[in-house]
Amino acid sequence: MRLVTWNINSLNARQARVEALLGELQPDICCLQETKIADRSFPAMAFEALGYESAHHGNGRWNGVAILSRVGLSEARAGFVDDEADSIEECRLLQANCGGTRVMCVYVPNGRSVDSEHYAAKLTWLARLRDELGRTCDPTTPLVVCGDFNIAPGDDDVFDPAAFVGATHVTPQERAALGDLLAWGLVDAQRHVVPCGPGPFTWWDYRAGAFHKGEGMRIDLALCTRPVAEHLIEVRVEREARKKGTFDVAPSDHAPLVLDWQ
DNA sequence: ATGGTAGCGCTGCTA
Repeated sequence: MRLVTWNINSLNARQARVEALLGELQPDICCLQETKIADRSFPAMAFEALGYESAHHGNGRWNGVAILSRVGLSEARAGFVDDEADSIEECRLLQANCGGTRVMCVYVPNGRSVDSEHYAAKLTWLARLRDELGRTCDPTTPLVVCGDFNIAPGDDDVFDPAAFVGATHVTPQERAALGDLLAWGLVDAQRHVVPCGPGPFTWWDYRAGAFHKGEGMRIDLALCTRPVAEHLIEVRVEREARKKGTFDVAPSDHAPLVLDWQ
């Protein structure tokens, strides 16, 4: 089984890049974040033509998450199970059963700055995700929780820890919230295969040539239950997709994360 | 060749 997770920073802008990646990597499951498109405008037919069923949850302006699958897609659900519409409106969580694996596609709030209400909301959102796991999932069954977590798990997941002092993505509170997810019964797939950093990075700021200078972060993660982790063959970052290549449109600021398991 | 925000949507916000 091959799963790709990729924050594409607008599906409208990068449809051609997504289709090219599907053609090149032939993933069985593909999770997309920041589609920035409304459900009514989601190009389900284009993906169907490539052999993928799909589910999408987006409001057309910000955020937006999608799951594509060529190994079946059922029991799709948007938002948290205990939701009263608030997280539904944010369009940050979508899950579905794909080929015997429960797949959760997440776009964790950025948090902006540590003194911001958005940072507190980020921690609350992560706690709700932990509750969602406890209420609806079983750590002994195949599950992958993947997407843009906006958290660098360790200091070896940023190009220079000194550059992030006082910033979001690296605070003990965010890392503890991630640790609570792992403690429930999930494994960081990348670290399971490659125990130490640096990186590999999955995101580079558009500004100041960060990609060119290697100044990135590992914030796109795939967290797996043991039944998946035990069968992992390879986990890697498709760095080529972060380059301009022959496309007319710029690349996303994120690169895809690729998981292979038996 | 020698780079070096981008998308949304319309002015500034978000990342």
